[in-house]
Amino acid sequence: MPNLSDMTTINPTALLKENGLKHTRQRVRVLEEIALDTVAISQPELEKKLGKEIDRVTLYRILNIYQDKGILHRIMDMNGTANYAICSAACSEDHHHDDHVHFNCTSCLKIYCLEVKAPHLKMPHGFKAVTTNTTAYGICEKCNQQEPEDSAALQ
Amino acid sequence: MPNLSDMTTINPTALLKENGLKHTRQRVRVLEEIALDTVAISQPELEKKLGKEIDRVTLYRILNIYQDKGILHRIMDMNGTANYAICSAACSEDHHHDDHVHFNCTSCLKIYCLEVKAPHLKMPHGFKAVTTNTTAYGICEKCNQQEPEDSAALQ
DNA sequence: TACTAAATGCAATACATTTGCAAAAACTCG
DNA sequence: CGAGTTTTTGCAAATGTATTGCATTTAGTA
Repeated sequence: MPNLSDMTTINPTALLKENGLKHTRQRVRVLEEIALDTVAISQPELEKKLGKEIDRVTLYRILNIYQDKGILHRIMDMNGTANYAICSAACSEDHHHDDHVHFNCTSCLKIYCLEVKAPHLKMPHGFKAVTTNTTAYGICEKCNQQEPEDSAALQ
Repeated sequence: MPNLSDMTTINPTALLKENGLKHTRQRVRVLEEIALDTVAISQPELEKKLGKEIDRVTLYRILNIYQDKGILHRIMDMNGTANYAICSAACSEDHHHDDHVHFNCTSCLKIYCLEVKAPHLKMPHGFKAVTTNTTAYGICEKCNQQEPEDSAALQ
């Protein structure tokens, strides 16, 4: 059960209008579900939650359009599965400001968007970086609390 | 054709022995092919090159075992496909020192292992990072040279 | 309210990866 | 060196994630 303090307050209807997207039941539901938690949610998890209301293909299409518009950002986990989280207000179709650090818990597999800003990297001559993706792997706060005496058991 | 200076000199037979792995034709071929270039190679590319000599499933198994042993490291590209590169000598089964920056070219899709060391990140309270993965996306040296006057065409 | 364009659902397909199992190859010990 | 044991390989089938084509439905609008 998500902590209320984690809840990102968004207005799906307004967000859709701002981005020139039609208002549909499915699109609103996806936004509602993703906004429940700041922790990124994977496509399979979303499908598990919404699969009875929304067709799998529709879900993929909505997620893609949201990413294109800069509403969601996509983080690949270590298995190559897409995870999604609400973008900060600064994101737009033209440019994703997805420059914060992600934390991928190797125990519960959740992906957190940390407040830590990704450091600027100096590229070698000839390489022009446009965006940077920084993900730390380890044990998250919750998993550290749950098994303080036996955290080695899982790894 | 790979530049000779890119060629990582490894001894497949010795490497297998060091890691307690049986010496098979397939395992040697995979090491040879990956050592040809410092640029990471994707599973599909490897399969294209080796598919007539090695079964697809065997290739997957070899790549997994090499990653487990710390011989190769795996980098996920933006499509969630696995890419592999030779680990530095410091890597072992117990711990991957995969702390350099990767550069994923959005034009040719190649993944480079840069000499740039990934910066240390300060984690929030309760989060314990074990490894960090930093990938920069942009246009690589070669692609910048190839189309200096019209680099916007592909993106 | 009827029209038009866009979004949805369904079926089929593509692609990466894994699993089960029998056949083949690699170490090893007498 | 050759039989025996174990590991690895190849093939077939299955799983999981994501995309495409097309007919139907729905949203926004005139």
